[in-house]
Amino acid sequence: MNHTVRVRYAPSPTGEPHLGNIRTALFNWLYARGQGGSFIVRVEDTDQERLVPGALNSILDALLWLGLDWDEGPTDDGKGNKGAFGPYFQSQRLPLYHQHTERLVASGSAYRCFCSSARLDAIRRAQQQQKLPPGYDRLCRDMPEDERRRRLDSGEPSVVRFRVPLEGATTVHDIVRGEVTWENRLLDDFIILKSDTFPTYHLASVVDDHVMQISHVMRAEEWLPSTPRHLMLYYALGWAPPKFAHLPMILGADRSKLSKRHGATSVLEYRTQGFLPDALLNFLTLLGWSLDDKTDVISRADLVRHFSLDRITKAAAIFNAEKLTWMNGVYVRAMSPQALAEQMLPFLERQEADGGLPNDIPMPLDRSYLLRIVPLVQERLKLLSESAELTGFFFQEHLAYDASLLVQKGMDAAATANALRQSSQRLAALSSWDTATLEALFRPLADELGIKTGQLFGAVRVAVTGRTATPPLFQTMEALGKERCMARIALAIDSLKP
RNA sequence: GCCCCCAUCGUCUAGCUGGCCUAGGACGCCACCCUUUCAAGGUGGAGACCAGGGGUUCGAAUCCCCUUGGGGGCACCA
Repeated sequence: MNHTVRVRYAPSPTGEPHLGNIRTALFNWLYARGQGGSFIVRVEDTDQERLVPGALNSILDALLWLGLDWDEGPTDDGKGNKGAFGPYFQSQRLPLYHQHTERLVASGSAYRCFCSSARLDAIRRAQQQQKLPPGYDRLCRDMPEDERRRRLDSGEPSVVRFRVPLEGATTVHDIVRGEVTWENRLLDDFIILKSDTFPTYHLASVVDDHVMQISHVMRAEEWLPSTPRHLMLYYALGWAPPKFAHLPMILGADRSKLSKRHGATSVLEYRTQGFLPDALLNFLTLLGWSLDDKTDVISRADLVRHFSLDRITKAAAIFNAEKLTWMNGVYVRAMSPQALAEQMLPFLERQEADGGLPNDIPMPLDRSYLLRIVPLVQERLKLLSESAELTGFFFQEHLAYDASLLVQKGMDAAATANALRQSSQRLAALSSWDTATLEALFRPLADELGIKTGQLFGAVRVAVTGRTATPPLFQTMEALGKERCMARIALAIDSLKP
């Protein structure tokens, strides 16, 4: 039995919240929530040069949007800390890393190295030319102590490297992959403390995972090759390592690491494209995990309840946006009209250039009118960003369409104009304006005019909406209201004049 | 080049301790039904000789080995 599950998501604030990274966060979160454990966010900001202003806020924003709340980590605004094991920014924990580095040096597990970047580059180049495995040549590994001390005292820049055993092997018992073993002699003496006195990822993550009492390290598969280094650090520090689970990667359509050229990679882009957080969450979970042989749509609560490490897939998954879009439609249809209207509003009210309604439509929109429209478009909407496209004609003052669209198959302009005139006359006499009344009027009218219902409805549909594909005609007309419909039909008749 | 991981329909996957698989579900695709258009929904279909080859076994998609293919890693980046 797991005593206390403590898992962490350890983003580095160097860019947008990538789908792959967030999927890792999601698995950690699901496991923590399902096990009654803690989900911790730790900011790995040990590379001063790659820090991107605002990146952390984007990442936290993405987590918050998806509903992945954390128990410990930065505060929601990214400025402070919350939790008993803080601070959760590695840049604020330097003394801790220095302390453990000293221990490793003192015990002989690590050593000062004075090799310059220039020399390192040179040996790497030489190794590549000779087709040798790249890696540090251990020049400083056996430097006499007095020389080491002298150069350090003189202020010569240095790093600290881990003294990797020359023999033996290191084995990790990975939860998803089983036993994986590396020969120690194939690993070089990696740097644990940089010359700017910041730790590398290897040291910092090991120290923090231990000190923060992390029980399971779940991270992307790309970390698997550095796991033996981490294990060596745990052993040298005298600590018991946590359990490891390396998650399958998410790849683009061409099977390479998901990147910009495969389309949107930032979770935030999916938000602006009109995906629902629950749909994305559901979809992302199924990229690398499954409940059984038939379940695709599964609620957040059930995900939390059923998520398990032993059903995580080993093979990398290709991100298939088409299925995500379908799934989003499923979630859209499952919403209450009120909730959907709420979600659609910002998409409708944003700038026309950003996919919103035309700029000449008065904002804010009439909410009760929108609420009458939403049920008509709900099952036709897959992405919230399609809102304006689908509902525009309900709001536009003037419809712009090609008059030839009014003329249905088997009809001509004169017949169409006549049908619309007849329609207009009958409609004018109507005292109530609802779907049933309208249908009762139009069906017999088609008969009288000697045309098919499809022909009549088609002409009226275009007249009233400017489009050939719309929600059901009479419901649409009811929502539009008599005044708008009458005016639009009149305009349509005009446009048919030779 | 070296190390590591992976391998079932185009894609996500079920298949975990071998027989219930002449391989199941979903997306997408194609028909048909419903229907005033578009959707949604319903029904049916095409689509994987389980990467290939060897074994083990009475019997393998399921276990083992090899090959091939794909991916990842080899920084004073994470």
